[in-house]
Amino acid sequence: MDALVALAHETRLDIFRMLVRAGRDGMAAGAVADALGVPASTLSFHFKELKFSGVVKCRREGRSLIYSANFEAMTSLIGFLTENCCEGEGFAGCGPSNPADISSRA
Amino acid sequence: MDALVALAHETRLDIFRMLVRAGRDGMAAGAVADALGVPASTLSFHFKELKFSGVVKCRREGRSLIYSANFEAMTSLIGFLTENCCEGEGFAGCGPSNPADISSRA
DNA sequence: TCTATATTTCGACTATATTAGAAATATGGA
DNA sequence: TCCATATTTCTAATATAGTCGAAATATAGA
Repeated sequence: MDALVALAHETRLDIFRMLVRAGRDGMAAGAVADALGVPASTLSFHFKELKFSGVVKCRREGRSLIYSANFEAMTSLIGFLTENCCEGEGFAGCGPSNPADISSRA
Repeated sequence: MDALVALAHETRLDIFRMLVRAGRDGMAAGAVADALGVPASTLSFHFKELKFSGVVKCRREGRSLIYSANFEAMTSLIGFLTENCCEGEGFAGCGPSNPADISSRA
């Protein structure tokens, strides 16, 4: 639920997407700020939300704080949504248990 | 994104869950209101959001409006999140398609 | 048509989220 | 130690979202 709220915001979703693309290495807060053209303090506010909800992690490297996407939180969010989608009898067999269905539908 | 915003609210998520459980038949707006103890006008506001974002559908049956979960919107939301989780090189092969990778990566 | 039921829309209010400048904190290097 | 860089926290303002009573709309049946 926290993860859902965290990602349900344009800027935060942009941040998250950027971090996903950056992969394991992540990105410094300032680099994200530059890339998105968002003031540092605003960005920091959003990082806090993302970190609190668990969808990103953060490590220090010298003067920089490096943020990166937390893959596991994402997986459990998707699992959460899948459960909420599938527990009704009417929808038996839905969801990403069969990943081929996802890509073909999208 | 709209679906994400729609579901990122306690009451709306409760409504959605209830509708998922109700299956294809759905539930009348009033029945949901009674079950959740939420005033009709408040509920109507949330139904509007859910309907706009596509995660629920609505049909009239006599005097009642019957809401039901929209399975396909849910699938495409999960697909959307899966894409946003997997497009980075660092996370190749991630997501619920191959859960074994999750634990081994940590 | 009149009345009851089901739900939405309106309107005013409250609550929460977001924004961004300025000041504070943390780190690294001269 | 002093300075520059990187980022956060603070603070105050604005913006957006949520709430719910009352009035409006839609439908069914007598």
